[in-house]
Amino acid sequence: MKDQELIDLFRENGFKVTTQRLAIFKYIKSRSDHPTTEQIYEALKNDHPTISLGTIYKTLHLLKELGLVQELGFNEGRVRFDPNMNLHINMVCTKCGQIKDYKSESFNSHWNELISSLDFEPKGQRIDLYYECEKCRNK
Amino acid sequence: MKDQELIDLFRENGFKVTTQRLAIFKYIKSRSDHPTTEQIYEALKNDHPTISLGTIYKTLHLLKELGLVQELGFNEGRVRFDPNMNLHINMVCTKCGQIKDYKSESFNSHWNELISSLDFEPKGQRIDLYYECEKCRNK
DNA sequence: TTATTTATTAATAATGATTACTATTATAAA
DNA sequence: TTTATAATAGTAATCATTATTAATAAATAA
Repeated sequence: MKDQELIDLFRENGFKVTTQRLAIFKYIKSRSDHPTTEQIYEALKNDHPTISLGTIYKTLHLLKELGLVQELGFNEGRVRFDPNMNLHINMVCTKCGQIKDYKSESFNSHWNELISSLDFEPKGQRIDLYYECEKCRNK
Repeated sequence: MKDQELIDLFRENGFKVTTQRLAIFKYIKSRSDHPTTEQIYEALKNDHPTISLGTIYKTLHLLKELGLVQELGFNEGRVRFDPNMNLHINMVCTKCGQIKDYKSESFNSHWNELISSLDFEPKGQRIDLYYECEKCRNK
């Protein structure tokens, strides 16, 4: 998604365009590990010295309303926001909690078959696979 | 799982058998909606007037260690414990947050195929499907 | 069966993520 | 520009979860 598209989307929905909103969206889009709010805050602090955690939370919920991110609760006592709205797998390390996206064509075709075999039509999905990441395996 | 099996499992692992532990496990096993800690507390208060939230948390984590439940974070800012360790889908209502288990044979066979097409072997999975539950649809 | 040891519980305080509140500031419309 | 209003920053409040500790109950040994 281009900057201009996001700007238009904000305006169409009656929301103001602010540098904070653009920066937050751009940052999480650049990552595939679904950073926590704290991590987003740390990452943006340099370029935006006055940004606050409250703004980050508010913006992420706004992006969720607009359908640009998905909110995912993990059992680490906090929530992360996933900007990947396409079908994909969240690979979660059971040792360190690290998360990364995984995507494969064969998975998608299997999944679509699987969904059509159900007796209702889901609006979306969340798929986590648990494994032990390389770092933890080498310890 | 029978009471005696659970009792043996506690003892084998060096944990004491307490009425609280048995009651908590029995209660979540009896439900398919993964009650919150607060709900478990409310449900057990009558029969166990002095039970505390701390004990419920501790017990649930113990059951997790023993592989009897799975901890699932949801984006309602809290965690739930799922006693269904078999392959299944968590159906999550996007309106009210209600959760219920869904199981189908055809899903399982599709899923197994899907897993074997991946280039790694996951240790477990979590599958949520989003939909609008009947109650919310009729509003 | 009773005494002893030790884990567990209950109650409360502490922590940490998230939300609420409000004066100030920045955006967008006139 | 000026004006109206939404958004931000900073802080306080809230809520889920964890830590702490004295009292209690379960398991072991006598």
